[in-house]
Amino acid sequence: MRVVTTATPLKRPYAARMAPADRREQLLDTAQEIALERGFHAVTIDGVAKAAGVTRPVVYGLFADRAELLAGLLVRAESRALAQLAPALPAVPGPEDYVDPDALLVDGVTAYLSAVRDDPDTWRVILLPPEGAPAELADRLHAVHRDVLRELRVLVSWGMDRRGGAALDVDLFARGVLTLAEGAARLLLQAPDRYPVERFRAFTEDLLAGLLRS
Amino acid sequence: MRVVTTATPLKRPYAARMAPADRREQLLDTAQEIALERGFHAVTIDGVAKAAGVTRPVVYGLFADRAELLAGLLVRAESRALAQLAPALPAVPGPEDYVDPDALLVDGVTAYLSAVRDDPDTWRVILLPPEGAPAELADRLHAVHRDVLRELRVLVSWGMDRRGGAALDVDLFARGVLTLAEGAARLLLQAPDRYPVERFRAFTEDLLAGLLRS
DNA sequence: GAAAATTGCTACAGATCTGTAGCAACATAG
DNA sequence: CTATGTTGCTACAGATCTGTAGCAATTTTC
Repeated sequence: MRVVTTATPLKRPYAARMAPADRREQLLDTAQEIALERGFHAVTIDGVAKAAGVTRPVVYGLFADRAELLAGLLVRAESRALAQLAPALPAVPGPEDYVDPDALLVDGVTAYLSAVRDDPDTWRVILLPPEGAPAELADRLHAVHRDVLRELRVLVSWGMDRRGGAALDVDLFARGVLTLAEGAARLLLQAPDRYPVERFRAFTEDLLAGLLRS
Repeated sequence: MRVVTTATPLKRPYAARMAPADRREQLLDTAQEIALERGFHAVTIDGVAKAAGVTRPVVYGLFADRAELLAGLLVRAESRALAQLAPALPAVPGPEDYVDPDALLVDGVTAYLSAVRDDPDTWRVILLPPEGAPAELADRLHAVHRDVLRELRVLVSWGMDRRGGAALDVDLFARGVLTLAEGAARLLLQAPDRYPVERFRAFTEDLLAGLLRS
């Protein structure tokens, strides 16, 4: 059913030498490829070494163990994601700024989804379910999640005041927005043609237009 | 750092005999316990056998391999979930029935979340990220997801007609509802005290009350 | 073009898991 | 209380993975 992908030569032909920093990047690339193809749980030191055309001790020279390798993968993805998002996200308005909360939300969602569209693999690493990753890593992701939620609650709270109308459960609303944004991102990663950023933008606008402004 | 949990007796004391059907249930229970504690990927034939106080051949007598064991786990959870939901979900109204779409949505969400609250472990199996499960199983879950989505789209479409007002992207709306419901379920599983069913019900009502009825 | 430093390899020891074959203990019918 | 079927066990063979020690190939430096 399944064709063997790499017929490893019996005599390993002494892999090209590489500076540690470069080798590290290459190994992370390899690990990422495996993680995106077969999930985090399929990432092993042995597998990465083989796929990179190198022996295990080389990998152990750069990563103490599997956990450190996966941590490296995540840290890299996070920093790339942040670098992309930081300049794109709309600034949080001060209490005296006159900004339309609806427009702010639409812009935020659009910026987020555009980032996902522009660097899908990085975001796949972040949005992949973290099963198979050591508990410590899952915790790390949860921590980020909590931080984002905290900021989002502040923003939502500000927006509701500004918008007026009936008071909604701020925590649930913030979580809902985050959940929907992540869901949209996953959809976009799955089928970017059927679910382009613009479609989500239009939907968000329509939805907000339908919300009472009392 | 970590204490060994079970000091397996060196001479296995001949496990109590059991009819195949009972043994099967017991093994599924054991597998479920492991899956819920450490994730699907941690479920192995060997691990289940040990945890059940039995040897591997006993497990192989009932399940051909890991995939079949996990499939059994999922099938059981699905049928339990369905048995719970079927009598609780509000009936889909015919085209001529006069039902309030908002009330229908609120009732549906409440029924779903109540089911999750009443049998959390079953739903944990279903809502756990399926990494570590064989691809075939993930596909099975996807199929269910698609079926639910199809029904939901019909319902949403009916509700929008009935409700009138601006037309929204039906597919995205249906997916959004499903995503939010699953997110709510996960939250409820995580912290049922902080996130009781009633809280989600109230939130849904408030949110719908804020949607324009033009 | 040798000496020194760097980078990669082979080889071993051990853990955990998969499946299967053949034997041992138990339960029930007669 | 023995015969027969059922249920569970031990033991093997093999795969994949973890780490580490010590050696070999390749650059770089002088």
